[in-house]
Amino acid sequence: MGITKSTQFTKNQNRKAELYKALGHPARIAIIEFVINQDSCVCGDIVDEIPLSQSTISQHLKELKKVGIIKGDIEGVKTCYCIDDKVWSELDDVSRLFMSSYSEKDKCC
Amino acid sequence: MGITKSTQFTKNQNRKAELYKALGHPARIAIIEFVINQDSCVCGDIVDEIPLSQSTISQHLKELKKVGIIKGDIEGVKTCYCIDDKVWSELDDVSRLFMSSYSEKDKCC
DNA sequence: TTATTTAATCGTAATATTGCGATAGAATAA
DNA sequence: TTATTCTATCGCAATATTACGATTAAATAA
Repeated sequence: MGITKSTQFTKNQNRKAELYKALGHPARIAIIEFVINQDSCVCGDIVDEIPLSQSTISQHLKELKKVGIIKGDIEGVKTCYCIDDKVWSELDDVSRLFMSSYSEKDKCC
Repeated sequence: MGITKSTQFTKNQNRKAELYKALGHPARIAIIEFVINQDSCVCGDIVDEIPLSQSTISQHLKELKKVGIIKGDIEGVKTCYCIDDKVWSELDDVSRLFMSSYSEKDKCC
């Protein structure tokens, strides 16, 4: 198959998985780290930084944009990508909640 | 292709992506939530809870075990799955660090 | 012993992902 | 205008993922 049975799960579970899935590739982690650490967030600079082809990076950017983690700003011929505050904050909330839902004393085996 | 060029990225980036990728499926989120919220963590109970076949769930458990998030304890004919404290704590650290590496004032566009 | 229960694994099919080169389109420069 | 620059998208190939039924293997029960 290769198709995920999303209908079987809650909205919350699906969204959580979707966000984490977007982070589930080293190139996308590298892109996010670069965008955060640089003043520049121009697409071309990302392409120079990350050892993958321009088309591949464009695709990864698209995926990150799809879940909302980054947003693209067309500035003339260039596109500037940056973190979307709202979704980054959502991701922070989701992660904190998820991580804190377990504590070592819950251990059952 | 479909193959990830891991060699191009840092150990840290690859590990981060690997952990998030494991969380990037609603069934695996549901499994983790179930294991955390129930006293029971027996495989059969997970199969009863989650609307996917036994073999599919077994595969998801295998993936979670691969990155270390859960560990399985064979108890006679049953297997008890639970969170691996060390990896859960790693995930917590990784997430906190990653999330806090960006703050709204970094915005460049 | 033989049956049953439990969970892992195998085999298979369908779909998704990753990656690249080529191309297209839009904005700017010459 | 024409050329150039920049990025998105298309088309393709290779690999990965998801899902299921069937089977296997191991432990326990009858």
